[in-house]
Amino acid sequence: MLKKLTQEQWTYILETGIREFAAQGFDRANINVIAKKAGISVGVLYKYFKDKEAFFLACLNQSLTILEAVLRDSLSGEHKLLERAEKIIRAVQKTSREHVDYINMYLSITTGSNRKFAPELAKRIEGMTAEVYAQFIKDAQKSGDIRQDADPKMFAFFFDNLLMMLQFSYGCDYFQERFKVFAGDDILSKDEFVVSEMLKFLESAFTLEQASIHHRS
Amino acid sequence: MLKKLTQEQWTYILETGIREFAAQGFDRANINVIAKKAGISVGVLYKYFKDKEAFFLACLNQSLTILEAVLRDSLSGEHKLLERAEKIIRAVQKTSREHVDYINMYLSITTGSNRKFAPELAKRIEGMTAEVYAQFIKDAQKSGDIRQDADPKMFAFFFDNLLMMLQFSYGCDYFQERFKVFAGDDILSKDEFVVSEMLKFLESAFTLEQASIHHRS
Amino acid sequence: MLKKLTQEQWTYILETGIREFAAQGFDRANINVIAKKAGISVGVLYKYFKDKEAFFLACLNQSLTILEAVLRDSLSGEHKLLERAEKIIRAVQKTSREHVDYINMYLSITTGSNRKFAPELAKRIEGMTAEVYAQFIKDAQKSGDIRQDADPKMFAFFFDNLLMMLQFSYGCDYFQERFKVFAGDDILSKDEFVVSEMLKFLESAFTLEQASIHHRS
Amino acid sequence: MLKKLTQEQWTYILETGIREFAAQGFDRANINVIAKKAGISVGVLYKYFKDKEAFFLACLNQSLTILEAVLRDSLSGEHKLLERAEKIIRAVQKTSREHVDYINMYLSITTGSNRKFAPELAKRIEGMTAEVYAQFIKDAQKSGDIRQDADPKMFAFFFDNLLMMLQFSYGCDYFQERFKVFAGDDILSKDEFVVSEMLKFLESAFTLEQASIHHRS
DNA sequence: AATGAATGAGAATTCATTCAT
DNA sequence: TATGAATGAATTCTCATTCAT
Repeated sequence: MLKKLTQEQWTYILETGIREFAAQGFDRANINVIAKKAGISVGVLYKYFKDKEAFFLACLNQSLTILEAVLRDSLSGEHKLLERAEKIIRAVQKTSREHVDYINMYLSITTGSNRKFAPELAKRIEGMTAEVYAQFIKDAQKSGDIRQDADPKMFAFFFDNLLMMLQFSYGCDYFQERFKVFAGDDILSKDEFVVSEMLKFLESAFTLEQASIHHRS
Repeated sequence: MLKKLTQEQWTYILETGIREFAAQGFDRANINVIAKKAGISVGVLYKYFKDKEAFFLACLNQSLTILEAVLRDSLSGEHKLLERAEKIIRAVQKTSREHVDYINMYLSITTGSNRKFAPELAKRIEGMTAEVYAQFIKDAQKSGDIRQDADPKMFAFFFDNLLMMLQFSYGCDYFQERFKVFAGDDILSKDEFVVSEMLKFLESAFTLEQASIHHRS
Repeated sequence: MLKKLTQEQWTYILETGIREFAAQGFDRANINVIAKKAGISVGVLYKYFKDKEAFFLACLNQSLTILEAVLRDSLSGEHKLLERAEKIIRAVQKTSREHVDYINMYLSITTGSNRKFAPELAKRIEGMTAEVYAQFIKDAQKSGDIRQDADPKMFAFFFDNLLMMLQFSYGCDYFQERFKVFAGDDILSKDEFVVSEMLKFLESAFTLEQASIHHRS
Repeated sequence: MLKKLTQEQWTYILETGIREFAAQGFDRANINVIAKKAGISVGVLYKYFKDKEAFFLACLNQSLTILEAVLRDSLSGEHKLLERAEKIIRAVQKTSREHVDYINMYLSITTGSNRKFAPELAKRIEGMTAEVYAQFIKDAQKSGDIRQDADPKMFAFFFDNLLMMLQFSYGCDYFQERFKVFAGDDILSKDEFVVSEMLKFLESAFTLEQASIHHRS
C-alpha cells in the first residue's frame, strides 16, 4: 500500500469515518479505531488531515455532498409546486433510509462541541435550498397556485422545516421513535400514506388564501 | 433522590449540569468542573448518581420537565385551534430564548452515543404532546374548522414538526444560522412577523379542504 | 495516598524529575516514567503542573535554588577577593560533584527547545551573581587590590565565566572529558592543584596593572 | 560517504541538518522536514546514514570542522601570546555571529542524551586546542612573557574556558542574555570594548608573577 | 456522611524508519 | 537507484471514578 491511496480507498475511509462519527458522535468516535476499520494506519489519516476535526469536516462534507446531489435531482425539471413536493418527499423517504449515517452527520453539527461550525456550515448547506424554495413559491404565486399574501422566504422556511423533520424522522433514532409515538408503530412501513397526508397538509398550507376568505365570509 | 441536599441545591446542581452539557455536549462536559461550579464535591455527585450518564439523564429530565410545563401552560383553557397555535408559537419564541440550554439538551439526545436512550425518551417526551395535538385536531374537525379528510395523528405530527423546528431555530446555534439564511439576518428580531406568517401557513394547512374545492371548481 | 502530598514527597518528585531531565534532556524524559519512578500517577503531575514544560521549569527552579544557596554561602562574611575566590572554587568543586544533575539542568536550558526561556531565566539566575561580583571588584579596586583600569562588570563576567566552566568541568560529562584532555586524565582527583592554579590565574588577572607597567617599562 | 550526490549537495544537506538541529535540538528536529528542506527524499538520508543519530553526528562533525578551521587560521603565523589572544578573540566574535548554528551544535552535545558521545568527541574536538595552547604558554614562559610558576596545561585550560564562554556568549541565546545581564544590554554592540577588557584580563592573568612580586614588595 | 486527592486507562497526535514502486 | 507514502510504537495529557480521611 505504498502508492497514493486510490479514489475508492478514500471513499472507503470517509465512509468508515461517517459510520463511526454518525454512530458515536464526534467525541466518542476514535481515530485509531476508524483507521483500523478503514484498513489504514493512523499516520495516513494525519498525513491528509490536520487533526480529528479536519477529518470530521471532510466526512461531513462527503455526507452533505451526497445529500445535496439527491435534492438537486428532485429539483430538476419543470414542475408544479406540489409535484415537486411529492418528488422531494419520496426522495427524502428513500435517501433517509439508505443514508442514515449522512442524516446523523448532519444532526451532529447541531449539538455539542461541533456547534462552533454553525455559521459557516449553515450558509454552505442551506443557502441553495433556501434560494430555490423561495423562488418556487414566488413562481407559484405568479401562476396563482399559492396565496398572494404569503412571504416566500418564510413559506420556504416552513416547507423546508417539514422536509427536514421528515428526514430526521426516517433517519435518526430518536426522531424515528417520536414519529412512531405520533403516528403509530407501523408508520415507517406506510410511506404512501405519509406522502399523501403530507401533500394534503402542504397543498392546504400553500393555497389557503381564497379558502380562508370563503370560510370567513 | 434528595436526602440531605435541599430542593434549591438540587435545582442549582442540575442547572449547572444542564448549562455544561448544553454548552459542551455530553462527552466534553467535565464532571469535576460541574461539581466545582455547582459548589459540591464529586463525591456527592457519585453518591446520588451511578455515573456521568445517570447525572446527564437527570439533567435531561429536569430540562424536559420545564419545557413540558411551559407547553402545558399554552394548552390550558378552551380555545380554537389557531388561537392555541398562536399561544404556543409565542410560548416557543419566549422559552426558546430563556431556556436555550434546555433546547440543546433536548437536541443532544438525537445525536451521538445518547441515541441509545431514544426509545424510552421519545415516549416520555412526545407522548403527551402527540395525544393532545391529535385531540385538538379531532375537535376542530368536529366543529368544521379543519378539513375532514385530514388524518389527525399525521396533522398533529406535522404541526409539532413545525413547532419543534421553530424551537430549534430560536434556541440552537446551527438552526439559528439556518433561520437567518432562509429568512434574513434580522429575522430573530421580527417575532411578530414570524407569528403572523406561521399562523398564515397553519391556517391554510389546516383548512384547505374547502379552499381546495373552491379553488378547483 | 489520598492526603495532600507532603513536602518530602514533593522534594522526591522534583528530584526524580531533575534526575530524568538531567539524564535524558527535556524531550527524551518521559512524564509517565518520571511519575512511575516518583511513585505517583501521571494524574498528580498534571494536577499540579499545567504540562511537561511547567514541571520541567519547577525542576529547574529547584535545581537553581539549591545551586544559589551554595553560592550565597560562599559569599557570606567579610573577605578579600582571592579568599572569596578560593571559597567559591572549593564550593564549586564540592557541589558540582554532589549535584551533578543540577548542573545538567542548568546546561539544558542553553540548548534545544528550552532556549525560549533564555531571557526570563538569565535575569533570575545570573542577576544576583553579576551584581555581587561586580561589587566585589569595585571594593577591591578601592582597596587597591585590583588594577584600577579594570571594568568591574567585565571582570565580574570573566570571573564568573571561569567559575561556570569549572562547574561544567566537574558536573557535565562532556566538559569533564574536555577537562581531562586539557589537564590530564587524573585531573578530577587533583582538586588542590586545581584550586592553586586557578587562584594563581585569578590573582594575576585581577592585579596586573602595575605588573604590566613594570614589565613594559 | 558521497557517491552520487555532489559535494555541494552534501554541504547543503548538512547545513540544513545543522540549521534544524541547532534550532530545535536533536529530539525536536524532524528528519522528514530536514529532508524536504534539503530537497532530497528521506530514503536518501537513510541510505547514507544508519539513523537520525548518525546524521546528527555528521552534522556535528561538519560544524566542528568549520569551527576548527577558523581557529586554525587564528593560530597561524609567529606571534606573541597576547597578539594571538587578540586574533582569537576577534575570530570568536566574528564566527560566533556568522556561525550561530555551529555553536549551538557544539552546545547540544553537552546536554541530554547526546552526552553519550562525550568521550570520543572531547578528544577529537579539544585535543588539538589543548595541545597548541599549552605549547604557546610554554613558549611564552621561555621568553619570559608568562609567569614561570604557571602550569601550562591548566593555564591553557583557563584560557580556553574564557574563549569558550565568549563564544557561547555571542552564539547561544541563553548565554547572550547572561552576557547582557553581566555587562549591559548594549554589550553585543561593543566588540572593541570587549576585546580590550578581555586582553587586559588575560594580560594580567598570564603575567602576574612579577607584578605580584612588585606589588607585594 | 462528605470531601477531593489520587488514580490510570484511554485517546490524539507525532515522526523515525521501512520498503513497494 | 531514489522516492515518499505508509506504518505504528511511543508520548502527552484528560477526566470519570474511587476511596482514605
